[in-house]
Amino acid sequence: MPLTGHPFVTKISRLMDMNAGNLDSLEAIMEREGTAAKRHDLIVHGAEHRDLCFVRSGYAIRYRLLRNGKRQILNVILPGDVIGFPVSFFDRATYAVVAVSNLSYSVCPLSSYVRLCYERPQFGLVLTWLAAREAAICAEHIVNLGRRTPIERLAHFLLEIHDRLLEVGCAEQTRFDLPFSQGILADVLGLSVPHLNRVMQELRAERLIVSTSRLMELPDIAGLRRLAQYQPVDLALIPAGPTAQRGL
Amino acid sequence: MPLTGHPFVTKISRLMDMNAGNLDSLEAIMEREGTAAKRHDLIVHGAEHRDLCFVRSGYAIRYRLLRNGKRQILNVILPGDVIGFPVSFFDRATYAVVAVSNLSYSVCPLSSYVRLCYERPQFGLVLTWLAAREAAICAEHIVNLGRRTPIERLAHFLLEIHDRLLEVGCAEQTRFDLPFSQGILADVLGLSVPHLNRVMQELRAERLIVSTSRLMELPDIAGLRRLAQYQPVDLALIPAGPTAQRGL
DNA sequence: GCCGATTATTAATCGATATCAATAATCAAT
DNA sequence: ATTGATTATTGATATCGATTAATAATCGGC
Repeated sequence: MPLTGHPFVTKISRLMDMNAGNLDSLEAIMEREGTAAKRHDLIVHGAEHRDLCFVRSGYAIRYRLLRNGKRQILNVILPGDVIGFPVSFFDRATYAVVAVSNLSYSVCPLSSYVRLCYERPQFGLVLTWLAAREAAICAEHIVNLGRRTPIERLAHFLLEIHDRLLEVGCAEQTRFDLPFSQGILADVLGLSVPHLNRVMQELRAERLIVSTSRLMELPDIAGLRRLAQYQPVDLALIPAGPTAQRGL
Repeated sequence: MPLTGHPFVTKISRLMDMNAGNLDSLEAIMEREGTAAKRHDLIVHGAEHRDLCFVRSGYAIRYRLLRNGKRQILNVILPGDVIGFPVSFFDRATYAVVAVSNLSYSVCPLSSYVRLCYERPQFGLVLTWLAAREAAICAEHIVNLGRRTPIERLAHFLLEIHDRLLEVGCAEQTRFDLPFSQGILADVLGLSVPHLNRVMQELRAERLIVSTSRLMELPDIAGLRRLAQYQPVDLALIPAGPTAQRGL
């Protein structure tokens, strides 16, 4: 299956020149296409995992279960994201991943990707750049959980999802598909479900969001950003390599 | 100044073969050595930053200030860490970094490091692996802030610091130098200073820590780990490159 | 060894948010 | 359409931890 139009390719095209050669070599290492139904476990905590799964469509969550039964969601996985980062870089998975909607993805073994990095170092750099992006998102979550009020947290998170979906062409300018239950949102934001519910109503009352079932609309993005102190992040470009790049 | 014994080299030696050639090429891109006094701003929020600073000795914190005056510390920077990850990969710094002790480091421009990655792709992979490690630590902080009780948070954080210091040979088996004031610990863990203080006393009362000024002793690491549900993470090895690596 | 500044400690109050519990609405599958 | 399961909403109560404030201890510089 060709990678043309794959949201992962859309994403990395901002960072490197995805010419025919690069696209072909990436396509060449893909082992298979996969799908998973909603609620399917993609990565089990403690299991070994050595694949990179590039999400074509659908949503998933990375999470951790604590012994007292609480769950903390570390991040949500959207189209264009890589299931298996950073899990596949560890001996055993330090958390779990489960699909929250039907999902389709392309798979390659980490070792194949690494081989590609030796041949075409740009792919290694792209991964580093994406990891930096990931780290920045993670950092925002830390600020969210540590020091922002619940309403700011929710506002910030919605803006983040919106921007990430826009980046891969999966959202409109002021609305997007939000397939996360309040149970999921609560576990992302470190809140209880009843409280999250009340906070959502606050945002609705302030006319900062309009939501019907899975559709989330942001009629006043500027206002939301002000509330959340949200600042979009722009990745810098990868410095150019040797002028005459060894053609491979 | 030679990089032999540099904690960053210690750290990446677990991941790649730091033979003379690799060591030399890394040394070659270092632009200078630097030092910073306690309280010196290393990275200013919103400024441009394009250098990688490899910490030789000393401690720093990455943090974000909110408009209500609250501060959230995203991570602490220890010997062997890279100031400038992930900041240097963005147009403008999305947070600030300040030294909390006197600090010494080696500096190279990000562009030089990238050039090195084109020549020796292993360096790019190492950066990706370190980024994955960083992401895992970040994830733990998210779990900490979102779902762990204050006492578990503190226990978890102390164990993390201890392990990270051990990794670069900067801690003993059951004790280490902890140059972080309670104000800093509170802002790492999303707590108020008075509450953090009480939580520390709890840990002392439970005989899980013994602390005098800057020296932190962990007389019962197993107990601490049980309390915090701490699991050390092991990075997998980087898959080998082409068998005959182009000698450069 | 002294002094101002920083850091640690203690205590009292108050409010935000978890918890628990019950009900309503929605969804998905037969 | 019906039904069981999931998800959303509402309300009452209890508690954890922030806030504020005051004091004690420690540190760093001269």
